[in-house]
Amino acid sequence: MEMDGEHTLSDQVRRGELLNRNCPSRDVLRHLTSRWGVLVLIVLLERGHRFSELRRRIGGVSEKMLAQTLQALEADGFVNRISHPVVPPHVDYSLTPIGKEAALKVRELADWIEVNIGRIQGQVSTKQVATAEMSRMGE
Amino acid sequence: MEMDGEHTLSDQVRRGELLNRNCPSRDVLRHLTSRWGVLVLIVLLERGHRFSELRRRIGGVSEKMLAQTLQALEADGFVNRISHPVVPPHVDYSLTPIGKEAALKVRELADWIEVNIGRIQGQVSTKQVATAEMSRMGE
DNA sequence: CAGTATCCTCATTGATACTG
DNA sequence: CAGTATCAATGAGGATACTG
Repeated sequence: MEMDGEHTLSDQVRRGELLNRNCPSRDVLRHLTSRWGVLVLIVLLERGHRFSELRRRIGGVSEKMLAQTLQALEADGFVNRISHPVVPPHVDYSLTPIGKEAALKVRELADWIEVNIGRIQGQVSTKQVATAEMSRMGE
Repeated sequence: MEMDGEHTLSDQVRRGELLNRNCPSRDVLRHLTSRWGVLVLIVLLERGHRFSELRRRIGGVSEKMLAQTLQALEADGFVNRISHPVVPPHVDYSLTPIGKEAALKVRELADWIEVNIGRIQGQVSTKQVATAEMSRMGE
């Protein structure tokens, strides 16, 4: 696959399509950032998994939601579904090349959160004090 | 602020807290990847905005959802809310330092999608063919 | 202007049961 | 095993009206 390096359109490509009500990218974004989609991508980035493996690894996901999430990701071309015609049934899910690219971006965000969760939760809600007395606090 | 470079815990930090049903990071993740949260972060990364400015820039968001989204991001410490006590009311929203870090990750994902949306949508769903005749493909 | 409050609708989610 | 079907509950989301 080609390595174009970092595709950031921060340069000159007009951003803001996403801000448009009917931007098709919004749908893809929602799939990639969906509650279970994020976790599926991260797990599949590690290696291919079977349905029940995914179900066990991703705590709290129901069969229905997992199936639904996988279908959406498959429809977008991010996930490959390989069904082995044996008994009992055996289905493997893995990332497509483009899915791998997307998953890496998603994992970067997830990793950032896990690394910084302490910093995030350690913050004091400056909400009340900010409006009440924001003049005297040393910080 | 410190530049630890890229915080990827891909190294040795145990990943998978997120896979745990009760991981607190999941909540933060959901706020950052929420439908309107993503767009708010991207817009605020550009510069601070007033409530109605955000409302106008983010197509399709309702007052209620925007307010709700901003409150969640503020509670997590990602967004600063500065209320100027004047008439008519004037409130500015901006990113906190930690919010800026998070927003950058979110924007990277969003940018990737916008750049690759053509590649994504141009794909043919290999769904049917995969199950139909996967025996003869070199694999 | 910047919200909050209320009501309402529909999508998402989850438990359970069932099927190929 | 890998789902689908069904039903019930929760939550997201939107329209409108109202307030400081």
